[in-house]
Amino acid sequence: MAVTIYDIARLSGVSIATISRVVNGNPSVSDKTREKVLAVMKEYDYTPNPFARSLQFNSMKMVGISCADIKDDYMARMVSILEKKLHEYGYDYMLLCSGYDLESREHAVDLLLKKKVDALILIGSQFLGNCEKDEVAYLHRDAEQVPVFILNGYLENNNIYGVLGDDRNAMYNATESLIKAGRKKILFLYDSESYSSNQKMAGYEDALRDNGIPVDGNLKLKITCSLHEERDLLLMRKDLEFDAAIATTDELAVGVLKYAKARMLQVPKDISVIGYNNSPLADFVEPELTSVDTSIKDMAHVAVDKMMECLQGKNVEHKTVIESRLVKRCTTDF
Amino acid sequence: MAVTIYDIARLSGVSIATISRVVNGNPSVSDKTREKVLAVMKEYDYTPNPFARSLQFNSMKMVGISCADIKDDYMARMVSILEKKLHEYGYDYMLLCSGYDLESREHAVDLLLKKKVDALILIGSQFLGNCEKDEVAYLHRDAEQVPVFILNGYLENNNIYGVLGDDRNAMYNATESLIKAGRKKILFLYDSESYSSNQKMAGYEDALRDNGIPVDGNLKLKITCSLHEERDLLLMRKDLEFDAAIATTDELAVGVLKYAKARMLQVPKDISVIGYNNSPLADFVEPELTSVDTSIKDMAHVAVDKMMECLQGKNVEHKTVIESRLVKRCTTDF
DNA sequence: CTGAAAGCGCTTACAG
DNA sequence: CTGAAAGCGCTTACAG
Repeated sequence: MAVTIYDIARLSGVSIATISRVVNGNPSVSDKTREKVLAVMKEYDYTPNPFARSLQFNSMKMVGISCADIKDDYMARMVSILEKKLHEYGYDYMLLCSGYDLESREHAVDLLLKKKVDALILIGSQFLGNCEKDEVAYLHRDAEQVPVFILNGYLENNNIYGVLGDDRNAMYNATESLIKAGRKKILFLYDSESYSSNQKMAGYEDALRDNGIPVDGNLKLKITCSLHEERDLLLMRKDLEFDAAIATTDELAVGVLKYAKARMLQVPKDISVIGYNNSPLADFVEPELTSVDTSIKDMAHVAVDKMMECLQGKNVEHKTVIESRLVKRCTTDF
Repeated sequence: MAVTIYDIARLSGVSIATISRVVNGNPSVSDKTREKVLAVMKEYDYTPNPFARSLQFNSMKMVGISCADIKDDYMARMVSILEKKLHEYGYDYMLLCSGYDLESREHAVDLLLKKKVDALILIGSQFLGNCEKDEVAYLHRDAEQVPVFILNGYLENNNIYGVLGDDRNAMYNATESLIKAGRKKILFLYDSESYSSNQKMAGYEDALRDNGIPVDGNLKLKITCSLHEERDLLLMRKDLEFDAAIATTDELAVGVLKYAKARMLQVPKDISVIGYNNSPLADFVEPELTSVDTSIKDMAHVAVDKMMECLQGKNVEHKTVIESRLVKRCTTDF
């Protein structure tokens, strides 16, 4: 049996109320008493029972984080930074990997809520599905219980907060860089119709249009298969002609490198390639991958800071956009 | 205010004891009462307050997982599988990324314990430091409170359990494959002196010896820097001659590929390379990396299964070894 | 089969 | 500055 507040009270010769006060830093305790109690607490290595505290406060100082898959490097990096930032505020977190379909996402968030977390952080705009009414209904419901922070997505609701990269602009600029470097047929690879994917596609299309290049539907390719299948698919699509590729993730971009290698094409000369997220993978592959950096760190920090303000009852902006920048490496020649 | 057991009792016209019984599946409730209560619970969307339950049971059904860094793909894969397995048993987890030094590891485990987790899972033998007495003292202390499961490490203690890959054998076999393929000067790259790193080194050395090749200390290289620094370091070490490299992680092995590329050496012809962990990275790089697969899945499953037996008071083996296998790709020619 | 009551380990008005 | 007491939302012997 662990030592309880009763033990410490008895051993210090005071009431449990006083023990509670010194534990909680209540100033109305005489120095003498406080020291005595502190000494006893230390001697017996007393830690307040967190379950009892939670019951009182109706909070465990715990936030629920859900992401599709912690194996995804982007999400792992996000969780890693969120953790550090949350700890600064004395908060812990429960992680729940939901997988990629909307139903399991709903389920994951539901589980987290049952644990009475203080707030929710959802990593990835795919929690919004295609943003249709019935698909986001669960989020509106959940937001009645706790504040919900969506990283890379946004949904209008009094208790939902979005922190997003400027995906449209970033993709616009990246695409335009390719165009300015003389590329005319730019493949666009994406893996979902999430909010942020759609933003990226919009940026891509707008850049083409603004530069007088018609958008060719054939050059927009949705890829949901593995790396090698992606390569093979590109190899089979002999009808496709392209001198550059831009992808919504680094992993998809690497598929193009595999394709180039198989066709003995030179990168960046024959095909230029740009990825997204600036993951460590970008350095590992050869040639090293030019990629958009989405400032994961800023995003995570802003989200946690805002969440804390929110939990203190302060008024907080509902939408924050974080700037991205292009990290040039060896798969582009500008 | 959420609906409590008192509300449900009042609305169902029974006592809170009965509500508790149906919530907990106690059979001594009449069908009629049960149905009534269930209906009311459903109508009002009642969920028992987890804090109150925890206080009663002195458990949240929560295990603490600590790893050095969730951004590391190996650890992320491990956590991902642990999560699924834990959920099967109705357990959640708190994750704490400790960083790589021993002091922060102690601290991380301490925090987890303060939260009164039911058990501890530590990913990576580095939690053992160099296995010296004072370095593992904290683990012996922690094990007095909860069962401790070390993935990839082992420490003799009544309440500490190890689930490990057969790192020595795996490295022995991999090294021997290189030798049998005609390689004589095999570089060994490692990044720490952890228990499992040491096992790997032992396997490497034994394979050399058993095949009549003297161990050359110069060919054992500890690398703790970044990918590009590793490459540059190899480029600078003009004294080193090697026709193969074997590494304790895939990341380190990729450094050799970078080196080969810079020196215009052919892989696997001029240099053969073997990595460790069979991470997704092995497929991304070019040429694709031969790597040892350590059966993360088996390891995680065994750990959780054993932990559950342990929590049920059953007697459990303290050490389980999981077999590894070599996945041959394009950086070796056997 | 069911309920009244005690207890899990805390916090916090309230009174002194 | 300090303590007695009520209460947070549950579970579980115990009695009927």
